[in-house]
Amino acid sequence: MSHTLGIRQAQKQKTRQALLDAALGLLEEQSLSSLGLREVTRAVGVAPTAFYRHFRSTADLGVALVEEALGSLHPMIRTTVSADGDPDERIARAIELIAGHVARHPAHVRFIARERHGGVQSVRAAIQDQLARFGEEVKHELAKDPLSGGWSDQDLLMLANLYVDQMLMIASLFLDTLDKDAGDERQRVVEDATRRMRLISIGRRHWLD
Amino acid sequence: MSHTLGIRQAQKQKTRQALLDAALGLLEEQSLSSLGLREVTRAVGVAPTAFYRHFRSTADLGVALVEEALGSLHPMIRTTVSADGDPDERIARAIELIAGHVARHPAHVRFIARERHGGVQSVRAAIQDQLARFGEEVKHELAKDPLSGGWSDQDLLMLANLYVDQMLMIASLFLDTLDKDAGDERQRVVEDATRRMRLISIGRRHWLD
DNA sequence: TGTACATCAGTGAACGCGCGTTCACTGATGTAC
DNA sequence: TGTACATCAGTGAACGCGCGTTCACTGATGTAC
Repeated sequence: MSHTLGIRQAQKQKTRQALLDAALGLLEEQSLSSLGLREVTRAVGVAPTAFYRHFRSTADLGVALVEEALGSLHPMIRTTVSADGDPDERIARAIELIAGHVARHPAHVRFIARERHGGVQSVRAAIQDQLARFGEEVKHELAKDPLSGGWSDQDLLMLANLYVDQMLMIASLFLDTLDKDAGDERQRVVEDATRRMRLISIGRRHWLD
Repeated sequence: MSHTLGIRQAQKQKTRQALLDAALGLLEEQSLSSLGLREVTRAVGVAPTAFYRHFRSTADLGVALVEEALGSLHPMIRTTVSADGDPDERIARAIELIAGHVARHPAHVRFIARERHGGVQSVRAAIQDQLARFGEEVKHELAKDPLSGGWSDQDLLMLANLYVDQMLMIASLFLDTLDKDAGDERQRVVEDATRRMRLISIGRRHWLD
């Protein structure tokens, strides 16, 4: 055995994660700018002052949540954009992937959708920053596709960001279909999302006509 | 002279509008879910209790702001979507219209972008509702276009909502170019927005291929 | 037009409450020898 | 392995403050005759 992190550090990380989890839960029904430090510690079961051992402020905690929420997306992106098969298959698979991610991490998706244009500057900046990285990543994947032959860098980046925005849009539509018992609405979202992606895909194929 | 509204009602409306204006100003730097009633009345210069003569709560005030912010958009929509000229001219004109609206009503645009996915349920619902109306309106305009021959109702609605979402997206990009002295970023936004609209326009033209 | 009464937008005092932040502390964990 | 000291995550009391809401009020505006 070499370096098992130590009991103290392990416990600290556990508390930190509990604070993040509790905050994420509370943020399903409010915005970060109204989230109270005492609310979060109360939900975890620690003293209010313990908060300061981990974060300077709730805004600081928010920035940490951005990393957590968007970090898990990077592996997914590759698969979403670069899957092979005919266009319609690719679209269907991408939408399934989005739906699955929303089902597994609804609170993360809600948090990003909410705070992307939210009232806390540092968190907004962190999200814009991560989304810009996503855009670059998607652009890099798109560039590999034969369909992208002859495309300028700016055009590729535009398409990449358009995809990123649409994914977020579609994800937030799926969010509203989670609590309801109705698979009806879910099906409508799938169909609408498919149409959107198809239109973009068509525009892409004829971009250089 | 017949029905000049009365001094009392006129004064009441004036105060109500002052509350709305003050709230909108305060919301540039925070979310509705953290906006305090006392903050608003303090900004206006009336007693906190005066608030209740006009709104039940800040959420209620938020719903009123939705009407104010999105009401002014209806006239603009017609022009944006149904303008004539070749596709590139139409796109350029639409983007100019959006940029102009953002420059004239930045706080309204910020409010809608922020609260669309924000933490106050009733306001979110009011915005979704208005945006759905917009979608229907745009769809109605699109239906008049010869390009829409052979399109299903669902396809038209998809395209309409895609346009609405893009307009909001583009509007919020313009927002960030207002305070800065840099027209550089502004120009990049115009170019990016133009590319997006062009891709959608191309997808639209080849939808039935 | 003038008078008497009704309405009601805005007031100001008072309330109980939860907030963020400070501070000195405790006691388990870590480290040096 | 055992001992002595250092570290530091979490505590709990205390603070001043602004919050939303209640209530009885005032006095200008509106209305009926």
